[in-house]
Amino acid sequence: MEPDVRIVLYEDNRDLREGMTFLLQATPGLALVGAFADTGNLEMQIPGLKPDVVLMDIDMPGRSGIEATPLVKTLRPETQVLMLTVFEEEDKIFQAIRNGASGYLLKRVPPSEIIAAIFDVHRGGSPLTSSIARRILHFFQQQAPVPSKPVDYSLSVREMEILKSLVKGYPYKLIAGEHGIRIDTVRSHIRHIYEKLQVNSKTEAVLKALNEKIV
Amino acid sequence: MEPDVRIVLYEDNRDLREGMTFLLQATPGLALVGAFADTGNLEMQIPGLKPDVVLMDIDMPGRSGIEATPLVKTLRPETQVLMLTVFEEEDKIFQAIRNGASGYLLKRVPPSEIIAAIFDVHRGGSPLTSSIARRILHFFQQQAPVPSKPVDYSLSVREMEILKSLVKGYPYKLIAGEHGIRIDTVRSHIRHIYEKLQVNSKTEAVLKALNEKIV
DNA sequence: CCTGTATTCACCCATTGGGGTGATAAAAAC
DNA sequence: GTTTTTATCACCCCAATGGGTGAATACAGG
Repeated sequence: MEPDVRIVLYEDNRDLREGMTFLLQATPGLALVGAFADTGNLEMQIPGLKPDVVLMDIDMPGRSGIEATPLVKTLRPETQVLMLTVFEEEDKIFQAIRNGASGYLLKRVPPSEIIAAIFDVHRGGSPLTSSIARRILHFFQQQAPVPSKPVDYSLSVREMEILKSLVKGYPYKLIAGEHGIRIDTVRSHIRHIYEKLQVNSKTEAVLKALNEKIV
Repeated sequence: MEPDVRIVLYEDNRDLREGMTFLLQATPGLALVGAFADTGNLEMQIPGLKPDVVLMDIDMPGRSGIEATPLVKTLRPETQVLMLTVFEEEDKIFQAIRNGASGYLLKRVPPSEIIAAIFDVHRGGSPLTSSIARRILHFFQQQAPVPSKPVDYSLSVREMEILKSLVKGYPYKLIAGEHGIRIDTVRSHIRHIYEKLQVNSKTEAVLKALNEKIV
């Protein structure tokens, strides 16, 4: 027999909190071990109550759910944090995710789905409202169009080495020392690099190297 | 009255294709307008059949679902592509998403969920199996630890402008012209920038600006 | 064997960049 | 209303950088 999934709820709205409390207590397999209006005592509550899943509102007086999430993950990494909010703002979504949230539901979803989502995060899934998921996918699609094709400027081995040093911000003299060659040789290589990259200054070369190449 | 959602299915497994066909035809509100075992004639089919939603298997003989997805989006950007597959490999998931897929379901989910997901993508959502969502969130959490806090170096407005020009790779003379000031003034600003950023060369400043600042 | 590229080095020269020092006037802060 | 920051400009000095030109060695491919 599986032990109940231990839940802690942070929700400042009294009606919602009481409604959720009722719902969670009425569900077999779930054990609501705490329900609080703010995250002020989170440092005590999490280690003491040892929740498997934390239901976290975002907008709360004092420390917001976004700020509280990384604390939960630090205090008890195995606890899954499920954001439960009315807001659908890009910023908050991404902040919550970066801070370690494992799911993100809008409050308007039916109770049955909230319950399902709780079991879901506890099993290792990440329930996302599909409109939230869409935003995340969009973000991915926007991010990744560039880094696909590292254009071939056919730099020689040596030239690549020198370019890497340039990107590190080294001056010619240092580069020369680093590779045990004369500074004029470095300059020679760099001229060739500039030709191949079609640039005419260190800064441009570094920028180009960073933007479209594997440096 | 809403018109039916037009569906095209690509699935090489005959049993699955026929099963899906049956399911889709039996569902009110959906109109299956094509079901194919491969994507060979996709260039004809998509413009001709004008689907609202394409259900796309990943592993198919010839052109895979991953390769076919960007074609669909090119031929008909308003068509939503829903990946439907047994595979849960990172690479394929991310490739499919980057290629424009709007949802990603594992085939083992119950038929009712597949139907729900079709309506969902058509409404603009992105249904994701929660285990897939978890992988995507993990990716986010790993990627983005740094860019959260743009440290405040309290650069003045002018200094920010100059810094932006530096990042563009402009030499001092050009920057001076660009802002209608003497080159010595540019140099003066740049010295202040170096102090504030704790660097001592153009390249370092540009690198620092790119790495941790909003330039 | 000849040719092209890679790698190395050298010298000249002009421009650019970076440090020091300081000054002035306007704007913002206290 | 005095002080501090911001923005502006100036001059000196020297190191760093970029372009031109040339050249030797070595190695790979025809």
